[in-house]
Amino acid sequence: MELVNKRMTKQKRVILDILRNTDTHPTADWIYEQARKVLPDISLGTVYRNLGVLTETGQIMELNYGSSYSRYDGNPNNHYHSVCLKCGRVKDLEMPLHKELEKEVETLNCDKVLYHRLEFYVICQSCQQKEKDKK
Amino acid sequence: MELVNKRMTKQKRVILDILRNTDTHPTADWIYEQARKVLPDISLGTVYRNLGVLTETGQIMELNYGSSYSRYDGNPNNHYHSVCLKCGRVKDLEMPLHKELEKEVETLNCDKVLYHRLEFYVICQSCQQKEKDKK
DNA sequence: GTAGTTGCAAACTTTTTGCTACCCA
DNA sequence: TGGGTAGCAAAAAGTTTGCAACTAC
Repeated sequence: MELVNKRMTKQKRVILDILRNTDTHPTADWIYEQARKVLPDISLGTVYRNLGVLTETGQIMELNYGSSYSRYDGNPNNHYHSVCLKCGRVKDLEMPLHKELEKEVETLNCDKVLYHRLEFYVICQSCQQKEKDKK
Repeated sequence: MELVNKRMTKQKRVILDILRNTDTHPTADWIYEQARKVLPDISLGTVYRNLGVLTETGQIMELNYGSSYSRYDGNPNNHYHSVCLKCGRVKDLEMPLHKELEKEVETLNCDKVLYHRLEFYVICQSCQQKEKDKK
């Protein structure tokens, strides 16, 4: 948090690689399982500690959409997500940021807006299909 | 969840009253403490169970903004929030819903959008003031 | 009367932390 | 070489659940 030196360890690098090479918005536990394939002795505590550090330094994003556990996103640039209410899958949305919303709030409120988060709760196509098949 | 009959118990009524008479977006634990002032024998499990039922039936909203615990909102109608990054206070925003954002996603994506959530991360006025005072 | 609900406590899940040994800069 | 970091395990924090007794409808 403070102005402490952060080191690049092999554990941190592996975690970052995993996150940058998936678009599944994984949980800490999934990342731990993947990391163990490369570093069998890595501990879950280390995964959590590094996810914390990487979030603080802005290299990844922490998401928590309705569930009791966090998900992580290797893309640190603000973007929007959709969450399927049936299957829980989190998807990146390729739509431009609506920065004007922040202006709207600042005008309304006098609070200083640093960023915003927007997510859409959906029934994804494949879950829609499954519902149709049932009938 | 299913088509089960739900009963109105005194515990549920008290919880609902508490939520409707605050704008602080409280945690389950805070609600429990308040409820105990009226019903000293109420248990935390009952609070959680009722918060779950009330959320399912759409009478309240569950929020979880970055923290490890949920907050609850007695206003079940979709509205936006701002969260102060310094003091953590959650505030209701009196701004109209941007339904057109949902259209944008449906066009982009073919998923069916049920609702969306938008929150703004801010430094609130009083925290801005405190920072100024330090200097 | 009876099925949904309660209080209690134990269990569960996810995340954090204390400690010693280790290793990156 | 020194201080940030790892591994391990225990603990914390938040939430869920099994069960017998109770109560709203």
